[in-house]
Amino acid sequence: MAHAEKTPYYITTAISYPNGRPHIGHAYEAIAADVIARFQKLRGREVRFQTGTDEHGLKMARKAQEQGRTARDLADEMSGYFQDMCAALNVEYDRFIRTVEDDHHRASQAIWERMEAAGDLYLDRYEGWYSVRDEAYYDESELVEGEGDAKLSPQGTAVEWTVEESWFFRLSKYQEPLLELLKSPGFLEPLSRRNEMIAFVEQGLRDLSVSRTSFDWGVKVPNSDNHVMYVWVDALTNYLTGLGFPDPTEMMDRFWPADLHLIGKDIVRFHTIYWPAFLMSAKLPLPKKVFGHGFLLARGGEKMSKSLGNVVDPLELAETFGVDALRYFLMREVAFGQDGSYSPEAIVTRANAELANSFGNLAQRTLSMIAKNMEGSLETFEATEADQALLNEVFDACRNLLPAEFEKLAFSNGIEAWMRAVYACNQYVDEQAPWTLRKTDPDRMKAVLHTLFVALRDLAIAIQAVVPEKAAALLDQLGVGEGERTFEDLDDAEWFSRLVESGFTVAKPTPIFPRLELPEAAEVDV
RNA sequence: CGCGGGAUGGAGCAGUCCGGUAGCUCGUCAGGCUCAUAACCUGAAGGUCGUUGGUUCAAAUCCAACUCCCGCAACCA
Repeated sequence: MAHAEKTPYYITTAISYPNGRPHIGHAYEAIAADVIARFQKLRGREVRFQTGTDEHGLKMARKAQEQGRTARDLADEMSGYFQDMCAALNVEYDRFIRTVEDDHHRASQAIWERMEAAGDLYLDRYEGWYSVRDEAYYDESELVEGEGDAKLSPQGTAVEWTVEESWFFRLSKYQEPLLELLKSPGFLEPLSRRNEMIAFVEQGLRDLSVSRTSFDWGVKVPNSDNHVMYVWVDALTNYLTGLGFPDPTEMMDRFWPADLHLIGKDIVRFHTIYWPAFLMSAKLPLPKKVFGHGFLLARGGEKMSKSLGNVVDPLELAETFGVDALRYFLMREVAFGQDGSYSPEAIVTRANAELANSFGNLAQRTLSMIAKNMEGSLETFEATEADQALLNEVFDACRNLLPAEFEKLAFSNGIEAWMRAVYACNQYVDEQAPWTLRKTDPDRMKAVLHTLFVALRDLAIAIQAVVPEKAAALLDQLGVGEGERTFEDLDDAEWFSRLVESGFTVAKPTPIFPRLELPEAAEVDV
């Protein structure tokens, strides 16, 4: 109890629908969330990070049937791929939730009962033109004419008039509070998504069909056994399940409401309209922020799809280029919130230019010179004006600029500020020319190399969230203890003199970020 | 009249909300350095910011219309 209580921070990703293997989009969201989680930890917060898979629904049920096995069996396999992906990408969650789990069913039924108790659920009939193929109802006006008089969906699939008994949620009741919520600054970002949702609510909300009777692969509606919940009711509830809801747990107290739901832009509506409405109905606090990130497109602007044959397995990318290079690329290349594109060439170019040539090589040349010309031993030194100017610039980038941008989820800008500090270090090396000082002024050479050594430590600490393995490897080479690698530790001016006293010596370094090769075309399209 | 995103030097992007010298990376060219991962540093060339019109002392940035590309259309991040 000696130190102050850490501020809690709860972040979630959307849970993935595992009717296919994870693709780069899933990896993108998981990595971004992991970067945020690690960043907040390094800022000294107590972080809880949850991700998982959303395994109910007709598509899963049908796919299992086609394969002649149980839905649960299929779900077990598919969910496993997503867990493997997290492991492979160094995504360190606290809970990987699966919606088939018992505690999740219990939580979903509990929130349902609360909504029912609030008088917001009623039984009615849902009717309309239904396409079995698309699993969607269409409005009369959307239908197109097919052969003869046949009515077809906009996708050209057969539709039939279908009537289904369904529970409805009084979404319309929450129109005004939702508008107020959507208009409150900071709740929904980026801004461009906000106007879209406001417009959607303003045009009037219809009550939402929240149960199905046509299949049974889902969470049973309490006291209404032939109904299963609409997948979004149960899916969204996962954010509570992981905290122990409905039990009044310590985790609920500490981590709810969530600080951030990180999701793709396609499901912003569910998270900023339906989910808050459910929570209002259940009389639970609302999440503080929902951020809808953009999509990654294969270079050329096409959406990736199996039919186009441009789906890339994220694990393959990680294996080819390295986990940290992939993480760095995704956070650096694309303005978070907007769509972006990727290609093997782009990954190689970015990783080589910034990680290998600029940062990695800076570490390599500095540590080599220390190992070679000073037998790896360190001494305290007097910083000249030039030395101090560099250290100030690096410190400012690492302690202020990068964190400020990361807080805003502007990763690319934050990393750019960090890169500018790296460039400044390379300029400094060039100006000071320690290889010349070695002959003319050995003491001055030492001061220069020590200055760079300290700068490297700051830079490595600041970039940990993005490239955790590589940054750790460098910090190891620098002799920075595992307990002194947070942003707060950057303020510790005594660190260097303590390291000198400890008698630490720099070993002959090995490159942290080797240059990447672009694989042969044959290897790329597997 | 479905909804939304995009169009900025050879390539990829930022800047657009809150008008005021057009910025970054890659590539190209020239030079420097030689400690280092054929890496690093300096400089240069290259753009009428999709089109047309409007508002303004001033527009990539605001308004209107148009062209082209892309995504979504209520369970694909």
